[in-house]
Amino acid sequence: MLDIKFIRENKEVVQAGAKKKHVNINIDDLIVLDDKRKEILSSIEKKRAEQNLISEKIPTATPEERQKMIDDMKVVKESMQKEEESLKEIMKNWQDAMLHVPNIPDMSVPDGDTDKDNKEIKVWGEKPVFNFEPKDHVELMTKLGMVDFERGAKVHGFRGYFLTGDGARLSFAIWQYAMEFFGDNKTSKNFIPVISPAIVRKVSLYGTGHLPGDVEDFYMTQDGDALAGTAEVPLMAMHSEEVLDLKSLPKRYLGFSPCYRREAGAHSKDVKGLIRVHEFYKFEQLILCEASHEVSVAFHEEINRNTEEFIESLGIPYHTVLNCGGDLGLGQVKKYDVELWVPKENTYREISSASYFHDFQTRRLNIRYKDAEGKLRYAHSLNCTAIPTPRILVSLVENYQQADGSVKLPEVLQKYMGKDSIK
RNA sequence: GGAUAGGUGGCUGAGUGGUCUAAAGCAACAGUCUUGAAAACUGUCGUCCGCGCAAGUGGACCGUGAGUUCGAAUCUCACCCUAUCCGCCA
Repeated sequence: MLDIKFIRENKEVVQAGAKKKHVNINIDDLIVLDDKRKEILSSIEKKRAEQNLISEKIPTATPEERQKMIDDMKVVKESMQKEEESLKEIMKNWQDAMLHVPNIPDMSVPDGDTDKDNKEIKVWGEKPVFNFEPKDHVELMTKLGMVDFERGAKVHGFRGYFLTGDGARLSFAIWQYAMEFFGDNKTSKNFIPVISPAIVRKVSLYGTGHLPGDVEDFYMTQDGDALAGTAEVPLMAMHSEEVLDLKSLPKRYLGFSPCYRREAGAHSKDVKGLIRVHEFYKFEQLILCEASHEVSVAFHEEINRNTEEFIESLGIPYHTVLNCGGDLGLGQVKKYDVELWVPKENTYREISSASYFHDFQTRRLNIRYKDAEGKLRYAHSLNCTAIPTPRILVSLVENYQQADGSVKLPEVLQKYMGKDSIK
């Protein structure tokens, strides 16, 4: 959510930002609506002031005066009720429009429509060269008894999977390593680990900017709650309606949670394997910091770099892209995706998104802090995937596969697995 | 799922229809006193929106939303949440 005052004063910038994000919205219409809102509100407030004034006098008035005042106020009340009706209607439209105004993308965000237009800004690692015909992760993992898609489909249905044996062990190894890498307070990363709820109320999804949008993307419970697709949602909602202590900022959280995605619009995409599943686990970095663009930018670079470092320590080739305007979410100012090399597909696949939001989310969630002057301000928020499982397994096994169908293990994971390869 | 009690400012807590703008205490901040601190005393002390260069001024907010009334923290209805007990349960 943007500040209506800011929108009014910078309508060209806001309109241009929406255009860059390929969001269809007319800011002029919103401002006309806001004019109407202000006009009626001011009229109601004047009437209410009159009502308050007379109401004070009624108890001490003589019986005749009193009756006259009450009669007068009946008239005021009636006209006020009419105005309140139309205000209610206007406010409904106003709030809906406000929720659809996107945050303004950063100057450095390239133009473009889809992820095809994202700009590669970094390439790391040597792509493996195989002197044999490499297998894809489905075949590799199935043969090694790491995954069972057939029974996954039997039990869960489309996109269902079991991680079995070393598939499960490797997942735990990655989780343990990630905990040590990000969540150990003896390292520089120093995030506070949090196991967060995946069941959230819808208001939390509005808060993060996932709604309004396609409700079809979420699994809903019979109580009207949603299953979150990322720990970003509960972690952001955790401090909603709070005034934080300046000294407690920045808040650095490492969320761990199951993630649920219906993938409603993706039925023909990635139908095989572990790339696109309905249910997975993810470590997520999330930061709440003071309201400063420079501070946000610095943390944004940091959390993205953290993920890059983690991937580098696993020795998997990757590149980082700067997302184009059309590939940004409603609230995002700027986003980097880290994508890992998938040899058999001969392409990079996204495993991480780092974005910052300025006060877009915190304004919706009402997360504030008192600055050094004692003034209340909305905090800034950022988040970045730390590591998603099982998607990470795809690149891991394909890049580390050997001619005999075994998979070598990255050195950093060997101590958790108690061996150096999966056979 | 059942029963009971509740939701008032940063916290505790009074307030059941009109005598102004929600009592009091605690905490916080500033000052006086003090070598310094504590104590004591004095003062300040909510958020959001509108108008105004400003001093200021108008409105809203007592869990949320609706209703009754000239007037609602107070009455009515619905919902949400919390606590305790019972039931069920990994």
